[in-house]
Amino acid sequence: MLTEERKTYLLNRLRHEGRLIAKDISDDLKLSEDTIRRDLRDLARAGLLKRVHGGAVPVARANAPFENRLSIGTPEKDAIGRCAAGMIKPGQTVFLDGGTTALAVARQIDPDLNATLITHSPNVALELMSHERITVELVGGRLFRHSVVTTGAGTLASISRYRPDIGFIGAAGLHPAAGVTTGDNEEAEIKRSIITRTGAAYILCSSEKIGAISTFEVTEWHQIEGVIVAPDAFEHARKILAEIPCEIISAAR
Amino acid sequence: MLTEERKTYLLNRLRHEGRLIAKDISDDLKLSEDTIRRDLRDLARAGLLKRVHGGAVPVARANAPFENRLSIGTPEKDAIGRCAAGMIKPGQTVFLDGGTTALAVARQIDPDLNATLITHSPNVALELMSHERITVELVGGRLFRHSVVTTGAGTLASISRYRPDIGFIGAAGLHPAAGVTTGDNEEAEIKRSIITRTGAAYILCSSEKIGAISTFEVTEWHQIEGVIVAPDAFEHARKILAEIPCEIISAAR
DNA sequence: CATTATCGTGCAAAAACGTGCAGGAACAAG
DNA sequence: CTTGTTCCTGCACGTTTTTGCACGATAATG
Repeated sequence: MLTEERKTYLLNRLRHEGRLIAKDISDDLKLSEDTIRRDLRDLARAGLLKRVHGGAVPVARANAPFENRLSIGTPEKDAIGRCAAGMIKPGQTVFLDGGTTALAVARQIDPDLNATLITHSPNVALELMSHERITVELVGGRLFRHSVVTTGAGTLASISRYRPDIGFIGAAGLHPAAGVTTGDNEEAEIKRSIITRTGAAYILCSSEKIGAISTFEVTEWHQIEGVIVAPDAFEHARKILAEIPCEIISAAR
Repeated sequence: MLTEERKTYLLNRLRHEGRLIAKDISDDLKLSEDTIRRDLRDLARAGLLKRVHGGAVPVARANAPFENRLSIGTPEKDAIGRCAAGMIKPGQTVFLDGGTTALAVARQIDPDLNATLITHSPNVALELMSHERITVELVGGRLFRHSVVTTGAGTLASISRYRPDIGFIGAAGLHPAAGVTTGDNEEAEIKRSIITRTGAAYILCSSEKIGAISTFEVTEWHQIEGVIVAPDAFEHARKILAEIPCEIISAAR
């Protein structure tokens, strides 16, 4: 392995992991720690990272510990996520759907919360890796690429064994007459199954979903406990969804 | 071979492999290192590559040779990954364990391969998101934080429904007398289950595992088809594991 | 305050490097 | 055909770079 090659490796790894530990690198690359430290010193002198005791960290950007933190997360979804996450009480069992809004919920869960979380989204599961006190049950099945969740008969069968206290469900459309709809039939099946099994099903509703109708019906309104919507879209949602028999919750900041 | 011809060869090889090592080129072309170095110097002066101690690297980082070069992965694990990934034939069903070495396998799988891949690692599943023609079956269960895989009774029950053609299994220790061992009993259970169900079970063996013994036995050697080990560690593995009744495969570069 | 891990520096061995030189092939001029 | 020139190549030799280890210094941890 070339020296230059090793240095780019270090920078890549730093970008992915948010930090570098000299000892770990030395083990992985089977080189002495001295060599790694020399590299880190060079890179630090070039201003490409910041040398710290034990390894190195990104040069200044304290805001981005992990790369996927940067990727998604709009203020609107963050608000919905914070609201939903706040509804989870210690000891409860929660189902969390896939999709970016559900991921926003996972991101807002208290790191010390003691709960059980069921999901069919590998992304959601990985997001909760650092929450030591949360038991994560990942529902298996065939991976459906479009929304990055497992679906199919296996998933349905596995899900039928759970009885969560609360479920947070994503959707593609919320319409007063057409009910809750989504773009894939397999996904609709999963959502339906969860909604009938959970004590209280809440729909995570970002503003573009209000009044929209997608291809496959998930459920009618009477099975839904509430709809969580960002404050900015609250009035709009209240007007469009005036007739539905469930609570419309404003995700107050 | 003409000088110009050789220079094009060097540039092609650089583009393909992402780096050049003077010694390797000299061996492959059966020319002295001096000649190669002279070529590299010329090409560097022409701005077509960047000369570094030991060989050369691409001139700009903009020209990304392969995406997987950018991702993190040590040379050793990359080699094992490439070898294992190359053993998968179109149409086959493969089980892939969790852990960093298994992830390296996933990274090396041909993007156009048509196959079914079963895994209990969310990370491995996500790595294959872009492989359109691979059916990914994610095995559900309780997420085990230490190694980021699902384990437990649910996982075991789900796994018992599969009959993969090949299985690639990670381990913490490979010892001639103690067999294959790992650090967690639940994981051992899963690995054992796969090994008995698969047509051919291969152990992914990075060098520090050779001769090591961990806490829980996974299986004895007669159930294993082969052990995949990086070229550098091949002789060592052959010596330590001389008596075991399975093939030791060198992950040729 | 004591213990442990990490760090920086000097040093020596090994690998890679650059340069000068000589042999040999290709080629043009005589 | 012979001679002189040019270019390519490999070898020898001294130089530079890289790497791992030893040792004292420094920072983290309890």
